[in-house]
Amino acid sequence: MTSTDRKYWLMKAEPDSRVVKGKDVKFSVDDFEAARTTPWEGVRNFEARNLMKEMSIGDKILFYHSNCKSPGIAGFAEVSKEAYPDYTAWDSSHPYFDPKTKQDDPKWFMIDATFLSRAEHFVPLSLLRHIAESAKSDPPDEIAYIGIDGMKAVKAMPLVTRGRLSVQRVSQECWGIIEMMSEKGGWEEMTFGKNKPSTSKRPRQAVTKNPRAKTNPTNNDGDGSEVEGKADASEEPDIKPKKGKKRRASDVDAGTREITAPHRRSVRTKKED
DNA sequence: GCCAACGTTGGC
DNA sequence: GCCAACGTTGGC
Repeated sequence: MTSTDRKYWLMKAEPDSRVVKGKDVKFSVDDFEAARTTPWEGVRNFEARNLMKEMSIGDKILFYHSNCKSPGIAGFAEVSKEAYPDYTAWDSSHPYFDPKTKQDDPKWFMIDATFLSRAEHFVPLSLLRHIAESAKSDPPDEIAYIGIDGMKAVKAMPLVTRGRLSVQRVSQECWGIIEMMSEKGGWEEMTFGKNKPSTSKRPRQAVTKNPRAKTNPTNNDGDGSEVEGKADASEEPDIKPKKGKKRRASDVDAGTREITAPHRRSVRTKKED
């Protein structure tokens, strides 16, 4: 692929432990760094899925920490395998099991993502929001380097305009800005948002003190075993995000279902090809 | 195929 | 833990 084709994305994961159907869906930048390559399973939102289908090998990914104390961009990754059926939808023991999905008609897809680097300076959502809010004026001195255009680009990010989408497009400009911010930092003394950002210059480590869910020891972070590995992309079902589908949100599990979440599950290095 | 009700996401 | 935003369901 040529660099003009390169696309940029943002993908969310939860860095804090949270147990769904007996499994921990935690996937922090630490986990990602250790795993190196991971199948991005569990996306159960049509729009997010469709975006994943557009991804090409080599596309760049902003790795985002979601649903945690300090949400924000924690690292960088790239697409290392293009969309193929998400086999976790067929695994009844899996948090993302979808009984409505048949093997011959996969509904959900995933890509493989390969870790590239941590953000040298964790880029907090609160900062991005702050930038978006003040995009009419000049950037604060601390981050003057992003320029007024940079502010506008941030303001246009789906992350800011519609928080809930777990896979998002990122403009090339935004990619550059976030990358630069990650390298340069500079906002440590600024106050913005209701929460102050961490004053640490290092990206936050995965926080595991969340008492509401303990780390599940059965999550195979180390064993590298693969699931059924049933991942060959058979055909292109070209599913469209029509709403007419009768898909119940509650037929997997009484109340614990999380499958529309961006959550990733445990580390699982999977290397096929 | 519209749209109100419902359920979930996810920041705070 | 609260609750606003918003995606999905499912009746009509």
